[in-house]
Amino acid sequence: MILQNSDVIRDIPENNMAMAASSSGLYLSSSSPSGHSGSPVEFNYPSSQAMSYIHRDFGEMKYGEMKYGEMKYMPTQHQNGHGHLNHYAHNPWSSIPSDMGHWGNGGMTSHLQNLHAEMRDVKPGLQGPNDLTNPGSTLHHRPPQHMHSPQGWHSPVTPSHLNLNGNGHQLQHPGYGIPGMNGMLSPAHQIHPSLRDHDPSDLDGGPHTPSDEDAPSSDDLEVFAKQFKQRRIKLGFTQADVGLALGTLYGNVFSQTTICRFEALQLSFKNMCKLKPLLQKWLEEADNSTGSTTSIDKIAAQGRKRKKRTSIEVTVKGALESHFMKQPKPQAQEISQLADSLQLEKEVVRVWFCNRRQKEKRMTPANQQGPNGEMLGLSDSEQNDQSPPPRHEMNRNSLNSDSCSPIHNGGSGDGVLGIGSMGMSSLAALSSHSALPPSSGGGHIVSMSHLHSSLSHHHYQPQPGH
DNA sequence: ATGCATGAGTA
DNA sequence: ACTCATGCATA
Repeated sequence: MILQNSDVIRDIPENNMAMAASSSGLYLSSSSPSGHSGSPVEFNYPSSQAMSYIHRDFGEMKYGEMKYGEMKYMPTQHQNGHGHLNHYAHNPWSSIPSDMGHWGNGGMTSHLQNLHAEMRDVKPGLQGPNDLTNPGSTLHHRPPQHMHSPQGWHSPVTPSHLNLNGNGHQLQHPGYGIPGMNGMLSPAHQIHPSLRDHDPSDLDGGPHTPSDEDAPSSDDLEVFAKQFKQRRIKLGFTQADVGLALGTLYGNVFSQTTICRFEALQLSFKNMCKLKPLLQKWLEEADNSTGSTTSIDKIAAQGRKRKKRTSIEVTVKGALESHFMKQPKPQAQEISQLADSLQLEKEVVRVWFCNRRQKEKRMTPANQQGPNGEMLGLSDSEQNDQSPPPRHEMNRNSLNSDSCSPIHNGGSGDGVLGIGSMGMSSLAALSSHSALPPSSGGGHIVSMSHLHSSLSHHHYQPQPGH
């Protein structure tokens, strides 16, 4: 069974504390656990005050029950009318548009970069009173000295970046920042201009230098990510700072999580491509603006009613892993059964599988496709049996219909470890921290994963919640 | 740094 | 109902 943290209050992270206090409550407050006492999961919904939620009709959310239905909210501004095109493969790591032979310099670039930069996800948060007069906090970037990155505050961003009519383009063209605002504040200690980015794009000696606008190759991304992180640190910015700065510069705010994942190459190829230009631009700005600029903060905040995070016990997790190996994509019924046997909510189990699949895609190329690009095995719903030979190097897996990237091939063994048939669960865990040989020569798959070195966690203990 | 979660978009 | 991008909350 799962344990949950039931007490709402204690969960509030420090960074949110401030916000919570000043602005309308964030996540705490009414912690009334929903009525369903049976379920182990408890929710703490934010006080409705201050937030404007709209009930949506969840046409799709027909999970087992609509228990959350009433609690869900919809960002007031969520308009995605835009049509963005990401028609091609969804997960580039695994699948690449057929037109692009390989990431290297496929023609995907243009598409990738521009794809809806406008983010569909409205950044939540709370909407703080505009007057957060906390000057210090206003700055996005703080020198390392006193930093702890608060998040959410400042003037709400107008949903401008969402549908800016007038300048909506900006979002899409990260290439330039918004004139009026400059998100960079130089850290106390300035940086020297030498930081300018450059991109070692080199590979392949292609005709052009990829870098900013072109489709970066996996190697480019890998290199860039490392350099980015390095500079970012030298500049004294935290991942959170960068995320906020991006919001200032481009209207798209990103969380510390996203920046972290970018640096660790834990995003999909497409996503990496989308963010790279933004981060690159940020780096440039950072260099230039060594002096000072005011930043305008924008961050809209709205609250998001979030279900309390369920903590799954290790044993249960093990069971889930086992099932995952056998059947990564269980049907609703199976999910129900499993949920039942594990005493978890069905929704929790469903989400677990979704996340697990997503995770695997990043880290394991589940299946490789033949040199030709034809996917082997799995179209999507089938690959059930047994664990696909895990390879680690995160990348491309191809499960999507499109797939195909010729990348990797089988031949060169990209650094595959001999994991062969080991259980994924353990492998997966390991792989994430693995130190894989960096780009192995042959295939150039993205061999990224070795970046992080911490092997700190691996499993956490469930909390004694109930 | 990462587990669990949300939601837009898609099939 | 899934994928994918993203993030809160947490280890």
